[in-house]
Amino acid sequence: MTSQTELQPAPERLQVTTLQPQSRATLADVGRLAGVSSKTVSRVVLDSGNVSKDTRDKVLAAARSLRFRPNHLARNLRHGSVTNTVAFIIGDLTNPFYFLVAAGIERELARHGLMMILAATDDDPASEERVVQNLLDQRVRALLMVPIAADQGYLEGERQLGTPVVCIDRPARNLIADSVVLGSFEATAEAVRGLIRAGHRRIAFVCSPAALYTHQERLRGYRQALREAGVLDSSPWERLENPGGPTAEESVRDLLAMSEPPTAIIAGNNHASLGVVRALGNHFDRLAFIGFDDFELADALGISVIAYDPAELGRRAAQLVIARLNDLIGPPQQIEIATHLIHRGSGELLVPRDQ
Amino acid sequence: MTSQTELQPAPERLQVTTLQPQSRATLADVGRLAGVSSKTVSRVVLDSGNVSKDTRDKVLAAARSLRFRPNHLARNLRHGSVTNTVAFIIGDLTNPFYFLVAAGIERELARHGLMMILAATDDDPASEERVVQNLLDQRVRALLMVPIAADQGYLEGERQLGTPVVCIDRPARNLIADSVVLGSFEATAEAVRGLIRAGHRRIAFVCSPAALYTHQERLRGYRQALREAGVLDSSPWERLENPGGPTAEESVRDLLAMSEPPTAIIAGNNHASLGVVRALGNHFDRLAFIGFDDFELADALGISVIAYDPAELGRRAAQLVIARLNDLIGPPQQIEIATHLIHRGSGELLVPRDQ
DNA sequence: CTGTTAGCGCATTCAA
DNA sequence: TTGAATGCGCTAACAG
Repeated sequence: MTSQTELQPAPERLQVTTLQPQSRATLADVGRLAGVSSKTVSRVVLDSGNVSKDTRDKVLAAARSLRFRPNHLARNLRHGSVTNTVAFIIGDLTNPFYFLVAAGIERELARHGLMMILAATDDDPASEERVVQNLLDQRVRALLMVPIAADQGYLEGERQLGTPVVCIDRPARNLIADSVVLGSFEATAEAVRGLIRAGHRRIAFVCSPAALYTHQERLRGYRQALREAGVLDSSPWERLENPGGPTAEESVRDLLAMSEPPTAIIAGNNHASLGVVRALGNHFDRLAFIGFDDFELADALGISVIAYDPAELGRRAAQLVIARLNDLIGPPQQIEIATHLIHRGSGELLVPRDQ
Repeated sequence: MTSQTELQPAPERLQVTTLQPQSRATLADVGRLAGVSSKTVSRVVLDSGNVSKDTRDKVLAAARSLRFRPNHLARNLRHGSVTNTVAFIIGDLTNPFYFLVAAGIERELARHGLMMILAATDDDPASEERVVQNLLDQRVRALLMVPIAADQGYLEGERQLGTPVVCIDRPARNLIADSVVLGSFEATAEAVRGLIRAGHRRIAFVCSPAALYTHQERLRGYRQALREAGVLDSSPWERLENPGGPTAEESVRDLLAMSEPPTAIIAGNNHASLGVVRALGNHFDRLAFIGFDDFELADALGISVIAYDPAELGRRAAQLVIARLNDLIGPPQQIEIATHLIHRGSGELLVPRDQ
């Protein structure tokens, strides 16, 4: 990649042929109509005092008749060129989980007069830096991101310029940044311990993609609980698939066909849970089942899950951004969102009699 | 509301105390270092020719060493003050349907160097205008919206200024604007006709909220098909609830408890479908069931649905925006997205023998 | 091939 | 209480 390419801004494929049949009124236009200077209009619009009631009324009348609207761009250019927007960068826009996170972010940002730009990397680690750079060129005020690239070190310069970066769901690598994550390790370990207390020993773990931080954490928790119970080798029941490999559904069918099939199963994320449901069909009593992430209809189907509020993830992350924007000082924070096990039946099944 | 309030921009609660420890390099900075004028740097950055290879290399080296990044804000201020952002305004951010639409929009916009700002009105018609005005003050380039207010006439002035407005899922009122909608009427009528051919006559329709354009269209289609079959009064089986009223699940339970219960049911949207599933429990063979909107696990549960691609809705809407941005001429368009009935079993149940 | 001038819309500094 | 000058970062239009 040449530095030329580095410098290229977002491809400006749209010509600015917006030949506006009419143009927007400016402070000067309003001032002309009201017979005052643009600065006086500015004072009225900003309500920054020192304007006589008389002038004020004249200006407001003129502003209304011209349909004047302040130009935030120009306003912000004046003080250091920032917008009122914060970016949220996700890998896969179609995952309902991130949508709920985005909803939490949007709500919190809106409370503080900030808007959310949603951007996607299409789960392509290589595109993360490009997307981020593009957003920074648009002068977003802060970055919220679910890191996907192996390394976020490229953001170090930006951080020094004062742009807050908050990572969601996974911590950043090679970058000092705040993050908001789940207690995946402990939550999974605790769920598995429950299964063990119910008598299970052959407990499977299904999840994909294997490489994700969260999935690795959950795998660690799963192994930890099994180790505590004396099960030292769980590898026969671990199915962490990679993109292109078998689906969760296929993995479960495969597990069920074993000569010594598992008596319980943990799904590492919502996607894997759906695979389990599909594989089990109507035979939910065939084995105990706990999924990580709540999902639509899990209640109706009686499926126990490790749940938490995705919107809370977003809300907390947005709060961190706002705190940083108001005061850059302070060490990076790592916030952990609480999870809790919802008992709906599937996770409470005991080991079948004949085992 | 005083005009003062009208003029107030988004509450600027954040102080710009971003005391940047270091500041961003500008064209002039790069020029100084490279020993050329800022205009020459601009030419290099824009790759607009007329720069000797020698100068070019010097400039690129300087730009890189200063970590120069072009300021799109200033650039755009120069040509009429617009950003590279397009707003998508939704009522309820947590509805997975709109999320998929948003994904389609984001993808299409990104292909053209535009970014998507996602904004929510929290299903409050009164907040629509405020949210829109705020976005316009930030100079978004176009508006994509799921209209919720009773009237979009307040956008007329903006339209004349050349800002494209594209409505999604429902047409605008009192405003000339493009729209992308579903063929709700015909799709529902056709689904009901199928049930009638299978012998059904007592067919219920469950949906909420009642007031929505799409839901009214679907109701019309439902009634039309019944009328064709000689069922002139379907009111006993129509359950269009309003916010605060019974849930879809409750409506279905109520229907099932009738002395002459329906033998088939149409759910007017994905939310109503979930209610039906919950109410039916495991007794999916109790009546025929077709839902409008596909939903997660509908395949696993064997539920027939009227399906379409939500991302396609977004994609087409974004394409309209881009077309308008490039050429404002042409009459408003109304695009209809195709729907198709997916047969999964639940919609193919015949009328029970004893009826 | 390169530089100068000017101005986008606004708000800060300083004067009146 | 009001206004004039200035500059934010960038790029058209016009020199040279």
